Parts: sequence; C-alpha cells; structure tokens
Amino acid sequence: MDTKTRILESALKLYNEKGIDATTRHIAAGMGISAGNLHYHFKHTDDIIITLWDQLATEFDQLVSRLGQATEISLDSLHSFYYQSFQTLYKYRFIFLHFVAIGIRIPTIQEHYRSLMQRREKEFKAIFRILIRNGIFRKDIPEAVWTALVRQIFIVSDFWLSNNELTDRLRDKEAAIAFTKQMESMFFPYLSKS
Amino acid sequence: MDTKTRILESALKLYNEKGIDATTRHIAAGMGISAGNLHYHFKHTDDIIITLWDQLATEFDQLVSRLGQATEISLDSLHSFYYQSFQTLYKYRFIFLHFVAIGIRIPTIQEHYRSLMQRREKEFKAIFRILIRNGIFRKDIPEAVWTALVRQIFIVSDFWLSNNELTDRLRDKEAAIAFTKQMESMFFPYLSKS
DNA sequence: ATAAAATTAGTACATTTGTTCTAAATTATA
DNA sequence: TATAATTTAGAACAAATGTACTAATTTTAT
Repeated sequence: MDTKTRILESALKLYNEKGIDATTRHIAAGMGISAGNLHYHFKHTDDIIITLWDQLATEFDQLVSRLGQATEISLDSLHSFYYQSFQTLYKYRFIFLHFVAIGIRIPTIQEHYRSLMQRREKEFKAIFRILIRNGIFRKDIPEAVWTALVRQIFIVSDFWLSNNELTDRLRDKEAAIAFTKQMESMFFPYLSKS
Repeated sequence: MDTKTRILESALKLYNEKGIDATTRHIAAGMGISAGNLHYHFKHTDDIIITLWDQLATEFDQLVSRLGQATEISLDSLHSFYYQSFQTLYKYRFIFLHFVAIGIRIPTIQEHYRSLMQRREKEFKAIFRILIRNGIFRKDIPEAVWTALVRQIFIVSDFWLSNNELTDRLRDKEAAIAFTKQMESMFFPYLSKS
C-alpha cells in the first residue's frame, strides 16, 4: 500500500489512542518508518490532520446526500442515518475529542466546519418541515424550538463521544447502540401522538 | 493579594485565551513574576489545573445545593439555575473547551467528574419527578427518555461552549443569553399542555 | 535590630519536538 | 543496462518546556 496512505492510517490510529499530541516520531515509529521519511510525504504535521479532516468531511457528505435523496423521509431513515453517522464519528473520533484544540490550531478547519454547519442547519430544517407535514412531528412547536433542536442535534452528535470518554468509556458496538438510543430519545417528545 | 491566588488568576485568564497548552513561563510572564517563583508556589503545572478544577467543582456544588433547597421547584427555578450555571461554565471555560485532553492528562479529574455525574443524574431525576407530579412536565414520557434527557442536559451544558467556540463565538452576555435560550428550548417539548 | 523563614529572580539542564539536510537505497525509465 | 527520479533512514539543529538549583531579597518573629 501507498506509504502516504499508511501514514494516514497510523496517524489516525495513534491520534484516536493517544490524542492530538501524538508526535510525528511516534506515528512513524508505529508503522516502522523513519521520521525523515514521514516528513518527505507530509511536510508539516498539520497537513496530516487536515487530510484526515477532509476524509471525514467527504464521508459525512456522502451520508447526508444519501439521506437527502431518500424518496420519502421517515423517522426510520433519520434513525438509520444516525447509526451510519456514528461509524464515521467513531472512526475519526480524535477530531471530536479534541475539536476545539484542532480548530484553534488549524483555522481553515474551523472555517470549514462553520460553513458546513450553516448548510446543514438549512437541510435539517427542511427535513423537519417534511416530517411535520407528514404528521410524524408535532405541529404545535414554535420555530425557535426547532432551531434549538437543530443545534442540540449538532452538539450531541459532535460531543457525545467526548461525554462517553469522560464517563462510561463504551467502545465500538456498545458505543454505537448507546449513541443511537440517545439520538432516538431526543426526538421522542417531538413526535405527534398517533 | 496572595501570589498563589494571583497565579491562579493569571493561569485561568491565559488558559481561557490560549488553551490548555499555555505554559508556566507565559503564565508567570503574564503577571510579571519569574517562572522559578511560580514553581515555588506550584511544583507541577498540573497542580494549577487541579486547583482550578476544584474551584469550579466547589462553585457548581453551591449552585446545585441551592437549587435542591428551593422550597418549591418550578420551571423558573430551573431556568435561573441554568443562567447562574453559565456564569461558572464561562468563568472556567478552558476546562470545557479542552475537557477530554484534561481528563486524559489528569485522571483524578476524570474520576471526580465521573462520580459527580452519577450523583447529579439522581438529583435531576428527582427534580423531574417533582415537576411531573406538579403537572409541569408531561406524564406520558417513558423512563428511558427521561434518562436520555438527563444525559442530553449534561452534554449540552458541558459542550455548548465548545460548539459556540467553533461556530458563532459569542462572548459574555450574548453567550449567556444564547445558552439559556438553548436550555429553555430543550425543555419545551416536555411541558404538559396547560 | 537580628536571626530565621519565606519568597523571588535567574540560570541551567535534560527532554521533546518539528523540521531540515545528506547520503544511501530503491524504483522507474530510456 | 545505465541513468534519472523517487523514496528512505539517520543525523543534526533550533526552539520550547518543565522543573531543579542557587543566591539574593523581603518578610516575619523574637
């Protein structure tokens, strides 16, 4: 396999395990190459993080566009979206566990995230409108509360892993189940009574 | 003022501004003392963070116990609790902005947080039961959803600042208002229709 | 006022880190 | 096969950091 790809894999593994302060020397050692060689492929350490961020963003975009293309959006499609999302969140978990530090260190990532969230907010509100029209969501919820729900979804999606890391430390399958249950429960009080 | 207290103030200021990687040299320079002097008062850098964490925990405990002592818990008392909470969250915001990194670096803090959250979960559920009995909260919500709501509250409380830092970057009063509004909206769909 | 204790500044050191440089080795190309 | 391009390892460097140490200064106690 490509050395560049192998570096990204080793970096992802180590960042997820040891956090954002894992060094290029450790990343290189972890895959049995020299630090000099690593810096031949990635001149700056941050380039590795930027590349991993781009991978994450791409994988997420695919999930979102697949959700948007669904012929008829149901609660189930929303739930399966969250289950699939978690696989990506978990794969790149070091980003979410150290999100602010990364944003400070690499402002372009923060800027990218910011514009991404603005786009997503509109997409989610559109989905909510459909679910209201279809009688799945309640019709008596003020607009401001839907706006707050969108932000709530973003916060819980992005930081559930951090909370898990500080408390239960669930891994893999167990974590996925707990995350999905958390998201499902979030929607419960917004469902219309039928 | 006590040099030890002044170090804590300078550290808090710098950690909030520059993040968890602010150095003892910078903290000392920021208040016009030598690094040697700083290490006379705090042998290890982490001792500063631990002390700040203890301060935060103490201030929060006072808020929670004041809420628990209220003669009759209403929605208003819950809202004013969140408004007051935010002052403390904001004062020690570096902790929440770098929560996982701190937890990894100082395991005693993580352990303390974990047991704190277990205690708080019970306290919150007790409050919810009162609000249900008083007809303020809906009676048709399954127990599992209340449990999820508690976790939701913890996640949004602890990481709203991180989300804000990555998106809107609201400060002071504006941040407090947005946070409180977010928390209020969270409870809206759980209110009984009266 | 003097001795003792506490505080402070400044130097020094070992370690770590990102990165550069050089030369060797490997791979591709003609 | 000979040459050029790419890849790799390893040494070297400068900067930063935590913290230990020393000597001076300030404060406190007698």
